[in-house]
Amino acid sequence: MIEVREFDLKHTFESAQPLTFYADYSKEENSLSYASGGAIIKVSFKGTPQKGQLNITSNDILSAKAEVKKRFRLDDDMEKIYKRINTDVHVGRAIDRYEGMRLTVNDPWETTVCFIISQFNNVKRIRLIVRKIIERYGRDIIDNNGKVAGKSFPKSEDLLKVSEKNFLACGAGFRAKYLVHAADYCTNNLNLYKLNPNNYGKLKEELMEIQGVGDKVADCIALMGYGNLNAFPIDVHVKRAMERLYFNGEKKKIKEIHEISDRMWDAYRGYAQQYLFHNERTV
DNA sequence: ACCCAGGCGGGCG
DNA sequence: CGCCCGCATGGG
Repeated sequence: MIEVREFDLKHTFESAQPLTFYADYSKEENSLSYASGGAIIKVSFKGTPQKGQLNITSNDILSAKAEVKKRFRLDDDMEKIYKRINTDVHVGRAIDRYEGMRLTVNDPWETTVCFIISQFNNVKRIRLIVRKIIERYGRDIIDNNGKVAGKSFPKSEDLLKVSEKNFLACGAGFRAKYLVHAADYCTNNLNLYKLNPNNYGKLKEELMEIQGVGDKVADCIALMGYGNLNAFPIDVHVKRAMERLYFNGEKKKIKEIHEISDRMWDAYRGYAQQYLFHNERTV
């Protein structure tokens, strides 16, 4: 059990994080089950967004607590972060509505695959495609009774044998060719686990060597795969919200939106983005 | 039928 | 460089 402040499991899950989480959230229990490496982890939350308890069960309970801490950024000082990003009534309202919503930190390779699939797509279908890839190509997770308890996300080398046609069969569409390249490139050329999470510029540059990873997807990977809060992914929702809220509804270029987000939220803009994103998608 | 979705790469001016 | 277009697929 972990005592948590400024935490909300529902908002976190519903804000499309991570895309690997499919229908594993239970509203009745306020709980979420997911696979991480060889572990199946279930977290259930009791309390309010201000103060509550997180209960963890797992077949690998020793490492599960640290995993949950990292995954849900439990060490973040949310009061400080809210203070820093609460620059105006727009972010302020989003914080009020989704208080406790966290960014998540996920496996870099898993995040890369998910966000390659995300382009020109919608959350529901992204999660469906990801789910199919896990079911078909993931590794079995064995519980303490020796039974198969689930599937873990396939490593890049596990996907080397998967053809463009196979990915098409999972529903990946025109992104299938990017996935074939990414599996090869991240196995043989770019070790995602050796990149420096803290060097935002260089990290993004290296991620964009992967075909199918451009400015926006690289920002998503930097943010949700490496936990770099300098990233400000600008998708259609965030672009729309920013233009409406900060540019009087005028169409702006991505570059201009990056510039204003840099100025407004500096090194915490990743959190501002997530609140604006979720607010735009739900209200 | 038509529009949209956590964009990107390639081609052209 | 910047701009524009096509792209697989399924749900509303």
